[in-house]
Order: sequence, then C-alpha cells, then structure tokens
Amino acid sequence: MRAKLTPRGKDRREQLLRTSAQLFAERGYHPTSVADIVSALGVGKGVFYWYFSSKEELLAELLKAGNHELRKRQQQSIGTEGDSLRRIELGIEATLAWFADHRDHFSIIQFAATDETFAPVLARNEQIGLADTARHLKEAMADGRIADSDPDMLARAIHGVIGRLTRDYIIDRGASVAEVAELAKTFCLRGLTG
Amino acid sequence: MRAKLTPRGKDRREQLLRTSAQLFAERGYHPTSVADIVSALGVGKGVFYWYFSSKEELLAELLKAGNHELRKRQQQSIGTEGDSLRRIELGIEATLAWFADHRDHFSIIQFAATDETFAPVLARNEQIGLADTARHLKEAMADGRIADSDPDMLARAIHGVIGRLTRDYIIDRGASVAEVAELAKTFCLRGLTG
DNA sequence: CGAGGACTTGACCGGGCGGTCAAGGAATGT
DNA sequence: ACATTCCTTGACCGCCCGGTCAAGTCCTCG
Repeated sequence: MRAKLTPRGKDRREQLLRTSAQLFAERGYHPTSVADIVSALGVGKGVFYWYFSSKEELLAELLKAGNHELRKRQQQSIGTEGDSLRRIELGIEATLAWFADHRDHFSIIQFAATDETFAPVLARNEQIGLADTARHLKEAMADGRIADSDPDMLARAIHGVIGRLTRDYIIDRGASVAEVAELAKTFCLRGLTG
Repeated sequence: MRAKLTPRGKDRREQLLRTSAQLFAERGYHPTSVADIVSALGVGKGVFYWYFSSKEELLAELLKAGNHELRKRQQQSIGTEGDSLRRIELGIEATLAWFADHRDHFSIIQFAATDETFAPVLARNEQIGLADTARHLKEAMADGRIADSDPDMLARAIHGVIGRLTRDYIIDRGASVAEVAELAKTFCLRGLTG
C-alpha cells in the first residue's frame, strides 16, 4: 500500500478492491489468482503490486473496509434511540440492508472465517458487534423487558439468525430487506410461539 | 475409489479420510496439499491416489459420509416421538451432540459452503434437514402450537441459531451440549422475551 | 518544454501444486 | 512354490501460482 496516491491512483485502487471482491465472492479466494484479477481489469500484473503488497493484504483491506462501513451504517441507523430492544431491531435492519447492498462481502466474510490467516481479524471484528448486542440485551434484562439469561450467548444466537437469513434470502434470493427483517425481529423477540 | 478393498485397504482409506479431515479443518482445504496428507501418515503419495481419484473426490466423500452420519443420529434421536415441537428439540440436541463428536466436520462444511465446487452438494444436504424442520413446524402450526408464519424461513432461522452456537460454543470452547441445547431450545421456542 | 514522480507493462522466476507411473513388496489362494 | 491381486514407493511431470523488476509511458508542475 502506497502512501501517496493521486486521484487516478485512488480510482485504480478502488477498482482493484471491487474487482477482487467480486471474483473472490464468485470463485473463492484461493481459486482466484492475481492474474485473474488484473486480466479482468485488462491491466498488467504490476498494477496489482503497485497498490497492494500481496493478495493477502488486499483481502485484509477488504475485510477491514467492509467491517468499517457496516459498523458505520449500524451506528447511523441506531442513532440516539433510547429503547434497548428497539436498538437491537434497528441494528438487525441496518445489517440486512447493508449486506443487501454489499453481497460480495458476505461470501468473503464466510470464507475468511474458515481460513486460519484471516479468522483472527474477523473474530475481532465480530466481537465488537457481538458486544454491542450483548450490551443492549443486558440493559433490557436490567429493565425487566426480557428474561434473564446469558446475554453473550443470546447475542450469538441473534447473530446466527441474521447471518443465516442474510445468506439464504438477501444474498441467494435477493428478497426484500423489510420482509426478512420482519420475520427476523419477531423470531428473535418472541421465538416460534410468537 | 476402488471397488474391492481388503480389510487392510479399508483401514487405510479410513485413515486417509480422518487425517485429511483433520488437516482440512486446521489449515483449510486449499492450503492443505496431498503431500501434506500422505506425509502426515508417513506413506507415499501413490497411496492417496490408490484410494481416491483426486483431492476433490476425497472432500466430496467426507461431506457425503458426514451428512449421512448426522442424519442417522438425528433420526435415531427423534425416533417415534409424536410431538412436533419435541421433535424439533430432539433434533437440536442430536445436532449439537453430533458436532461435539465431529468438530472437524463443522469447519469442513463451513469451507465447502464457500466453494463453488462443493456448495451445490452441501446445499442439497442442508435442504433435507431444513425440510424436516419445516415439516415439524407446519404440523405445529396446524395444531395451533405456534404462531402461523413462513415455516421455511423459520426453519432457516432455527438452523442459523444452531449453527452459530455450535461454532462458538461446541467447537471453539468445547462447552457442554446440554448447556448450549438448553439456551438454544428456549431461544427458538420463546425468543428473548422467554 | 523539461524534470521527476506516479503509474503501467509483461516477461520472467523459483517453487509448490495435483496428479502419474514403472517398479517392487506383501498377502492370499492354489 | 508359484501366480495373482492388492497395495506401496517416490521420482517425476507439466502447469500455474504469487511475486519481481527493468523498462517504459503518462501527468503535473515549475
């Protein structure tokens, strides 16, 4: 990664990130070669290594940037909402909406979770979102809004629901965020018994 | 894959499957070379290709066998239970218990889901378990035991919870099945509000 | 216009990959 | 003892991968 980038340079860098994300999502990280990436852009191999020191660094950058964006969106969506359960609902909606706009990123995350090189960073990223959810849960418990239970495990259960519905409906079927969010919220709050 | 295998041959084949599963789970499928596998067993490379026609075929075999075992365990656990919701609970317990005994398999499945070669088979495998869960849900709805909703989406939500808790607690922390199953069942049935 | 930094090219490299195979050893039936 | 089949060895092959770099070209600014 270079320190100084002209506007043109920044564009190229973005192009590389976008194209790589797309190819990684379609074919997977390992099966996608640097040659594939540059050839998809119609440029020479040197271009890649002008902007990134390795394929690995590019993926790390992709994960970092994506996580940053998602978190920003969640925070904007939650804003100053005071109700703890409502904050969880808003977080769910924001997450679904963001992945609907960044489908490639979901596949990339899923791969990264299985790779010993990237799993640690990914785990740290997830930890933060998990902690947020758990915080809201603790508050809701303190207020007697929900049953007392392990907030950390509940947070993971919620993220499990969201992750799965995101993959099956938002990514695979392009379903509407509202429709999925509705069921997700109901299920998380009231379970099957409704 | 050979048609005729002596007892000794069957042992070797099992050894190869076990060792590969372990290495795939630890380092990932692509980063694990056939040379790694045979060297972990202290045998020549030809042994691998005597029992499997390719690395790809071995992974496919691993997925197939694992899915078969898991399904068998679920069916045995559910047995002749008549209550639809109880069947779901028993399925949850059986799934957690099986993955507790086959941790490698979880990582392998997670990778396979991200690879375009294996995702299709995996999706078919999952489809079956999903259909089972959805069937129980429909029955429970018909009996007025749970709220009317999209059974397919609910089934995926449940599987999302189980998958996530399996990974975070059973695989990563070696937590007890009973403890995790308890929260999973409560969360799925009654949600946060308990 | 010229200098100099930003960017691009693509041939090239060492190495590791999945997969092959001729040859040889062990078990088994006859 | 011999033949036959099952299993094992490990050197070898062709390919392609990630990464390098000398030689440009393009842009900007003085």
